[in-house]
Amino acid sequence: MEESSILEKLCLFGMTRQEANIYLCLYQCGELTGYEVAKQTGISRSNVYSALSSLADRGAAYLAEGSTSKYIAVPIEEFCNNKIRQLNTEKEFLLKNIPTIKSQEIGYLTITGYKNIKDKVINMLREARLRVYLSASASFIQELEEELLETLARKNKLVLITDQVLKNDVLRSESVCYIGEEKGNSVRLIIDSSYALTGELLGKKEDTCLYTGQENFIRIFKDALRNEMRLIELTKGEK
Amino acid sequence: MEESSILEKLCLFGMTRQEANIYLCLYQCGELTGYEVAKQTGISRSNVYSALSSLADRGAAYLAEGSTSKYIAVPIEEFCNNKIRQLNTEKEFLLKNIPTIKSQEIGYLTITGYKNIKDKVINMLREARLRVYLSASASFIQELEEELLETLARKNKLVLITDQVLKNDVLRSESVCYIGEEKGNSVRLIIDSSYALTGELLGKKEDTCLYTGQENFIRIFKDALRNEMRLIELTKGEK
DNA sequence: ATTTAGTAGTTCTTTATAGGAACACTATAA
DNA sequence: TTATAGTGTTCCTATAAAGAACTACTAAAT
Repeated sequence: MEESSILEKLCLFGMTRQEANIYLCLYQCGELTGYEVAKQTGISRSNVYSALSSLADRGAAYLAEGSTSKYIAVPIEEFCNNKIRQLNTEKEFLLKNIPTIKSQEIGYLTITGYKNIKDKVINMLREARLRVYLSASASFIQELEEELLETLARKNKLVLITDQVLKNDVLRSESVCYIGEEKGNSVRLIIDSSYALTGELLGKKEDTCLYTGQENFIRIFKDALRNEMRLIELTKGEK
Repeated sequence: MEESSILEKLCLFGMTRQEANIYLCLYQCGELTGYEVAKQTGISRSNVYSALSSLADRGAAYLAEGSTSKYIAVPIEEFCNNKIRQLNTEKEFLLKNIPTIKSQEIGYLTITGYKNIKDKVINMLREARLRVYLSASASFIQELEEELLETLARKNKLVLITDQVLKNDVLRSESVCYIGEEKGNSVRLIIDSSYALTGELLGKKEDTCLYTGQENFIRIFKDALRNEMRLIELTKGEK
C-alpha cells in the first residue's frame, strides 16, 4: 500500500509507527487537537497525547497555542532536511573524534545485502581517479546512471560491458561501451586497477559479493574482463 | 566521556548501543572474530555474533571471509554517507508521495526545544528572499555564521542587532550591524516582513519560542526592533 | 448530561541486552 | 594418544526497556 510505505519512510527518520501515523494525519488535516487526532486515526487518546508531545520534541510538529492546544505538522521537507543536516553534523564530529582505524590491507571481504553492495559500488565509483571497468546488466547500469555521469565528469576513463544499448546519450558517447550477451545478475567492477568487486545481484537481502584490493586477484579479474571485451569485438563488434 | 558521546552519535545512525560498541571495537582493532570482539568488549559472545551480523546487514561491517569469519568495520565516512544518501532518497520519495498538506494560515505556533528552535531559525533564513532582521547575542549569531553568510550570498539584506562586535569580517562588512546592550538569551527574527520568531534560548530542551506569520504581530514586532536600532544609534552609534 | 480535552495508570508485545549450554575444531602437554 | 585448554559458533532462555493498546478518572464547555 502507498500509505504504509510512507509510514515506513517516516520511521526511517526516527518516528515510531504510531508517531508516523499521527504525523500523516496532521499533515492531511492541518491543525488538530489530540482528541481529534484520536478520532481520525483510531489510536487511543492517551497514546495520541504522548505521541504528539514526542513529535513536538523531535521537531516534527508545532504547537498552535490557543485556549486549547492544537498541533500542526512541520512541512515534510523541513523535517527531513533538519534530520539530514543533523546527521551531517554528527558525521563531521565522528570523523574528527573517532579513534583512528588500525590501517590494514584489504584482503577479501564479503559484503551482504543488495543495498549494501550497491552502496559499495557507489563509494568505489566515487573513489575512482583514473579508470573504471564495469560489467553489468543494462538495467543495473541504468540505476547507477547519475553516479557514472559524475565519474565521467571527474575525468575518469569509463569502460562499460553490458547487454543492451544504453538509453543515456552522454553515457553512450563518453564511455567505451561493449554490448555483449545477456549479463543476468552478475556485476563486476574494477577501480583504478586497485579495487575489485564481483557478485550476483538479485536485489535481495541475501545477495553477497566479493570485494578485494588484492593485486593477484585484480590482475586475473582484469584479464577476464579484457578477454570478454575482445570476444565481443570479434563476434559483434564494439558499440 | 568522549567514548560515550561517540556511541550516542553512532546510535543516531541507526545502531543499538551494543552495536555501536562493537563497531567502535572493530574500528580500533581491525579484523576480529566474534570471539575476539566478545573478549575485548565484555559483551556476551552470543550477543556479539548477532550484533555482528546485524552490523553487516546495516552496512556497517564487512565480512573478511577465511577459514574463520572475521569482521571489519566499514570506514565511518562511508557508513555515514550511505545513511545520509539513503535519507535523501527517502526524502525525495516522501516529497512526491505524501498527501498534500491542507494549506492553512500560520497562526501563532509554539516551538519547543533548543535544537528545534535553532532548526526553525535556519529554515527561516533559507526561505528569506528579501531581508532579514536578527536580534540575538553575539554567541548565538556566531553559531549561525555559515547560514547567515549564505543568506547574504543570496542577496538578502541582513540587519543584525547584537551585543558584541562580531568576529567574522564578511558578516561585519556586508550586514548592517548594531551593537547594543547585552542580549542575554533572547532571540528575535523577522524574515521578509512575513514571518517572525521570538524566544528565550537557554540551550535546553525546555526552551520555547513563538513563531508566527500574523501580520499584526509582525508589524508590532518590527516596530520594536526598529526602535531598538534607533536607540542604539542615539546612544552609542551604529557599528 | 453529554461532548470535548487532558492525565494517569495497567497490560501486552516487541526489541535489546545478558548469559548459559552445547557443539565442533585445534593446539599442545602429559 | 588422549586429556585439557582455548577458540569459534549457534541456539536457547531470562530480564529489562520501549512501544502500543486500552481503561479509568478529572474537568471544563455546550
